[in-house]
Amino acid sequence: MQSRQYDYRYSCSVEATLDVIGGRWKGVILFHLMEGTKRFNELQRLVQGCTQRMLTLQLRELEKDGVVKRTVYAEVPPKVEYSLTEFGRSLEPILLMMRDWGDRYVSQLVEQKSKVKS
Amino acid sequence: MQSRQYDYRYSCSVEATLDVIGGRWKGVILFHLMEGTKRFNELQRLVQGCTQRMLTLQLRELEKDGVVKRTVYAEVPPKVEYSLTEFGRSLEPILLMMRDWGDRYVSQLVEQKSKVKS
DNA sequence: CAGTATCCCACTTGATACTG
DNA sequence: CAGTATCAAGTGGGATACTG
Repeated sequence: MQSRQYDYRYSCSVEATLDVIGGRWKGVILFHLMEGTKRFNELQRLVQGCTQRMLTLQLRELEKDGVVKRTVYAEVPPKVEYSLTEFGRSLEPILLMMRDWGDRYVSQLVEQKSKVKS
Repeated sequence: MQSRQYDYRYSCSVEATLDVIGGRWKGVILFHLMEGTKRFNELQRLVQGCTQRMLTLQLRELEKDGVVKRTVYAEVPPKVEYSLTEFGRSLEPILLMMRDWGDRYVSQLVEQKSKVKS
């Protein structure tokens, strides 16, 4: 879910938020960045199933949208750190609620599944 | 963003939530359903830019995920009402926070735009 | 009124290989 | 270590027309 153009008119601002956090891996990335600064490799280990390429792409979009900060250290081997910007940190309460709701949703799925089985 | 299979293992439950509300029009649909029960036509007017086909598809997925209830009245002409299930209403705080955050995000975009112009 | 049915394309995502 | 480059594939979404 790449963000739409600047002249795009959101009919509803919920839409705008989903533009920022609704990408395939963005929620998970942001969630892990809440813990603190992470290096590229750390994120790749944390965000399971996400390819290197997708991780790069999604991080770039999050950076463009102003919620993630990318810091490059001029070292060899290269070191790049990702963290939430201050604006990005304002997403924290939303992410936490999404985690809690997701937990309940998954439990419900498991329940349904066991009912079908029995 | 159609929900993944039951045997899918979410590495993070934020992902599960986004599976449910992260579709192209789902956030907006849910947001309008928070106000109360709506008929199909009402929703189509409210969710601007969404085609009839997409509205149907997204509503069916929301129904399958247990957050929206579809009630058909045996009348001519047909009458179908959509509302949040009790479980769906548990998304309300998230949707409200997403609306507020989206507002701030959009304001920021407008600011940036005006800076570039001047 | 509240949908289906087709057709089709763009964009997102993935797999794999390569590099400063 | 932290990426690009390239190619291929899947699918989400749009346009349009039709219907119980």
